[in-house]
This record gives sequence, structure tokens and C-alpha cells, in this order.
Amino acid sequence: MVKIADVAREANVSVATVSRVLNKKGSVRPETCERVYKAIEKLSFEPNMSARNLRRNETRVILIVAPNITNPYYAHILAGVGDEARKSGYSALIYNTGGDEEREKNGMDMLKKRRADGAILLASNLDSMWLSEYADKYPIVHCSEYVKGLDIPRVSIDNYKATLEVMEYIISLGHKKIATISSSNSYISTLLRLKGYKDTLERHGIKVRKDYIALADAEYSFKSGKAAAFKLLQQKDRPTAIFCISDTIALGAITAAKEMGLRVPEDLTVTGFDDVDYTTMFHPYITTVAQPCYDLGRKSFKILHACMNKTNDIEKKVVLPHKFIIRESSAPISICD
Amino acid sequence: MVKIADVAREANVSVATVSRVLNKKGSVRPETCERVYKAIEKLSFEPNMSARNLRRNETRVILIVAPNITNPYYAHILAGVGDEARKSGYSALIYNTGGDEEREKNGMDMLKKRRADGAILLASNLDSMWLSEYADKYPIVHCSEYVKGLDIPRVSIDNYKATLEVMEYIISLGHKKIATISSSNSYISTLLRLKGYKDTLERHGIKVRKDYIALADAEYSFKSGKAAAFKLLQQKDRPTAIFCISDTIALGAITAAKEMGLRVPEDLTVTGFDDVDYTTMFHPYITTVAQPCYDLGRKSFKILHACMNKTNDIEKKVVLPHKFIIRESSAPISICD
DNA sequence: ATTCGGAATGTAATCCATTACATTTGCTTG
DNA sequence: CAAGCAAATGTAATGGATTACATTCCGAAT
Repeated sequence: MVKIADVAREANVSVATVSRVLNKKGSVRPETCERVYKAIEKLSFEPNMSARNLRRNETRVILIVAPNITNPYYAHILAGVGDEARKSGYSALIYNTGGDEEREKNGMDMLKKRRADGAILLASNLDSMWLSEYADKYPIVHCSEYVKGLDIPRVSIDNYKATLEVMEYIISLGHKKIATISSSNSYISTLLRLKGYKDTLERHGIKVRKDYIALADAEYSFKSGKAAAFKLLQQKDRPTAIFCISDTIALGAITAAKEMGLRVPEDLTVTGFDDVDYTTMFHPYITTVAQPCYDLGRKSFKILHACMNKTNDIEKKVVLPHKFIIRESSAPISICD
Repeated sequence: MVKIADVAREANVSVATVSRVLNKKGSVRPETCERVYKAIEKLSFEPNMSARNLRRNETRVILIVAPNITNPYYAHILAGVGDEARKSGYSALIYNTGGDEEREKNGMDMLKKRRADGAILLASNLDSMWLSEYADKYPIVHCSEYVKGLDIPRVSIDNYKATLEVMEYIISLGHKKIATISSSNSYISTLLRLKGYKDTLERHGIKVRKDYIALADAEYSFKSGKAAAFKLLQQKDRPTAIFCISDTIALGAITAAKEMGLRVPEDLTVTGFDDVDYTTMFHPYITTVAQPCYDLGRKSFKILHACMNKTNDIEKKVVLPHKFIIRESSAPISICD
């Protein structure tokens, strides 16, 4: 293991000088500098990060706590965080929780142990008050989901407003019997989307029916979406439109509808949310709300970076623009209905 | 920052004893042990990893070098590596290369800098001989792709054999005009799948036609798969079956076929590869080769772990079983043809 | 009672880069 | 030419956990 002392000996200078060259701090004569570089090159020296981290009390590593990196939605955010982090010389440690809060806490202990300088949380439950304890001591940023009432910086889209747009659109198509497939998880986005659904119906004088609200599982799985859709569509007074809170669920709904002999969008309008890759991989292309996942990730890192550097003006609430995209899975209610 | 000395003072013992308790090494009287635990609890002490890493000359971090974590195939492997690593007390640093070899090298420098103890490479080009330089010095494992001729442990399926199975099946359906959509990348799997395609045709006395071999882009994008399929299908003497080297490409091919008014599988048989999530999210469900992604990841970590511990009997070539799954996108050649 | 041995605990060196502080070098200026 | 000052470089302390080696303690054996 080549260390700084070896380089110093080789270059005939002191370790301090080598360090100065390494960090471009303090003044060093150009020729000395050159000698040091030569020595570094010759011995192919690479500074030991553990030693540097110990001394500097930082790791240049950030932690990303995600429930499931297999989900393309999270994967895209991850990619954004990772790319932005790399640009600033940071590496990303990924901690997959599988939605388990206990594992989420274990992940956060990485901060205590100084394995990472800060964390980006991708999917905290809206009532995870225990987070405040960590937030007081370490730089933390919420991305996409967040805990209400905690003073932790967050980046997300406006889920409520996006839902209003979708719902207004569905209603403008003439639909009155509008169902929703929500989820059993406790994310703020789930809550806001459900609220947006209910509020729009009420504003239009349409009664919110309990039997028009179905739940998919916490991970928005295709299977559970399909099952929820079956439940909704098998009722005697079946809905003509389903507002799904994720694309995978929408996909499940479309599949369920097809298997029941219903055509989408002719017999049933289905909308999704997030706009993951496969919304346009087959017909009908899904009408959905596109989230700027990659940018959510990038912005989250930028804010975390600011927090870690103790910059003063830290943005506490960043809302990135979404995009409502009308495609093929939605259509005016058919006249024969 | 609470350190080991503070705990020692609080518990009225020396730092050595605290360390012994922490690492369960050496003998400590139970009651002393208890006192130390109490002190740790009281001060809520967490060992500083940088210091520990420096002393132990290890990081308990592994590096995963992936071309694109957004691709569900890689994401599943990642999940497997991550879960298995966590079980052994390791964390996973993810380095996204975007397929850029330069970035792959930068990633590997994490090893030199002691930021990670070992690395799992998910997508090395088959001719990346420069890797041997690293492999000599650091624990490295190849997962899914590998470099021919290098003595680096690897985990993968038998791409050649799997391809033979698919091809034999397609031929058994009566197809003679069989095309393939390969990729412009330089992965060993791409090579083997193409070779499997050609070899099977030849064994059956079917000439390999250049105009039946199309190329998708390096990332197997849906778009490029669709474009390649268009090219194949617009020929006067169009193929009746397409062997695609990835599911995304198969999806593109199916979409292209549909847009041209061809039915799958009645007019065209399409097969995929990998069995990612969305192969059964819509009809026709894709006939494909299922790879045990999660287990490929887990096994890769296990081997890396063995390497890092300098265990003697390290498995150099692990081949995990694949599964050929016949679904809806393939069918006997129609009689009217 | 004395000695021996192992368990229990302590002291101090070590890992390596950074940096405060000290020293030297070299130039400018009166 | 000496003083003064800045630039250049060096010395040694520092960060926190681990661990080789040293010491103390206590019971068993003689």
C-alpha cells in the first residue's frame, strides 16, 4: 500500500507538501508540484479514503433509502441522484428497505456510524415522526414522498393539483361513474391523490361511493391492480372510468377489463400516474401524469448537497412541474351507455 | 461526537476493553461487559466507521458497476446483490456507467482509493482486457456478462444453450424463415445468442441470411427494437419468426408487427429473452427465457465475499439454470403460409 | 505460603491523510 | 547590506478504533 509518506520520500519533500499538492491548497512551487506529481504517477499512489474521511470527518458518500429499486419509478430517481452526486464527487450508497420501516431505521443508522454524510429518503410514510430525531442531527432530504409536519426539505410534484387535472379531464369526457384504485400504503402522495379524487367529484356534485374506491397493495403491483379492477368492474353498476394512482395499476386494470371483454377506452376509461417506461410499449398507450423522476432525483441531491455544506438559503419545499399526458386509454363516454 | 474514549471513561474501563466488548473479541468479565453496554447506551455511541476502516483496512462496502440501473434486468440483479450484501454486513455503492467504458474505469478506481473492498461488474464488454490489471489486485466478480480469457470469477446463465432451446422450439413450430434482432453492444451474451441462432439454423440446413439479422441499439431500447423489426418485416420475403435477444426488443417487434397489421403469433412468432416484469403485463404474453436475476445477484455477492475473505476454493464459473417459458407470442406457422 | 497460569484489563503504537504551527528560503526595500 | 515579509516547506499533533504487548488479578496447585 503506497502512502503519502512514500510519495514524499520519492519526491524529496515532506508529507505536508504532498498533501498540499493533492488538495491544491496552500502554495507550492510549480517545479516541486511537478516532482510530486511525478512521484505520485511513478508509485501510482491513490489517497486512502478511510484516512482522509477520518481526518476530514466526512465520507463524500450519500445514502439513498428506497423501498424497491426494482420499481422503475424509483430507479429513475436513483439514476438522477446518482448522476448528480457523481458530478459533485459523491458516491451513492443504496439501501433497499422493501417498505419495512425497521429496515428504514437501520439504514438511517449509517448516518450515525459516519458511513454517509447525508440521506435522501424516497418513500417515508406520512406519519414517520421518528425521522425528526435524525433530521435534527443529519442532513436529510425527502424525495417524492414526505412526512407532514416535519421540517425536512422535500422535492416532489404537486400530487393534489395533478389529480385535479386528471379528474377534471375525466369528468369533461362526460363520465359520472368514476372509480379509483388507490393503495394500502401510507404515502402522502396516496393520500393527496385520493383527496383530489374525492374533492373533484364533490365539487361537481357527484357523490363519492365507497364501492368505487378499491385498494391495490402497497407496492402498486400489477397483480393487485388487476384484482382491484376486477372487484370494481364486477359490480352491477360498474364504473365507466377508473382513476389509478399508478401506471402499473392502470395496466392491471386494462388487462382485467380486456379479460372481461371490455374495450379500453371505448367501454372503460383508465388513467395512470407516473408515466414509467412501459406506458407506451403497447396499446392502448396510457393516459397518465408524467413525473420528472430523473430531475426529482437531481434536485434532491442538489438540496442535500446544500444541506451538507451548511449553506444558508436551503429550499424547504420544491415542487417540480408534472405533465398530464392524454393518450389512448381515455375517451368520451360512449353514447350507447 | 461521542468516541470510544468517552465510553471508556463513563464505564470506568480502558478503551481496549470497550473495543473488546464492541467486537466480542478477547475475554471481558460479564459485569464489565454490562457496564460498557450501559455506557454505550447512555451516550448513544456509534463507532466511527472511517476510523475502523482505516485501522482494519477494509470498508465493508462493495461496488456495483452497472450500465443502467433503470433497466429492470439490472435492477433485479442489484436487488439480489444488495440484499445478500446487507445480510453479511456490507453496503452497496452503485456506480452507473451509462455504458461508457471510461466511467467504468473511474468506477473501478474506487477500489484503488479504498472506498470499496471489492466490485461486481454487471456489464463488461467481452474484450475489456484492461480489467485484468484490476483483477490482479482487487476482488472482482463478473455477473451476467464477462470478459473472455480473463481469470475473473463469473456468474451467469448458459446463454448459448438457452438460445439453442429457443431456436429448436421455433424450428419445431415449422418456421423456416427465422430472423433475429441482436444488438450493437459487445457483450458476451449478445455474441453467444447470435452464435446460437446461427448454429441452430445451420444444423437444420437453413441458410443464415444477412437480411434476417437486424441490430437494436446497445441498450436494447424498445424504440430501436421496433425500428429493427420494421426493417425485417418490410422486406419482400419477410420472416415468420423473430428471435429477439431481449424482452424489450421483442415488445418493440410486437408493436411494429401490430402497426403493420400483422398478428402475433398468428402471422409472426416473436420470442424474447430475460423475462422482465412486463412480459406478462399485456397480451400476447411473451415467450421468453427467464433468467434468475435476483439469484445471479445473490450468488455474485457470495462469491465476491469469498474472494474478499481470501477463501481458497472460489468458484470460477457458476452457471445458474435458466427457464424457457412458452407463452402466447409464439405459435406453429400458419398453414396458409 | 508461594508460585504458576490464565483471565481480565490497561498502555501505547498503529493505520494514513490533513493541518496548525514552526521554520526556512528568497526577494524587496530602505 | 540588513531588515522585513511573503512564499515555500517542514514538523508534529490530530482524528477514532484496533491490537500487540504489558500488567494486574485471582484462583489452583504444590
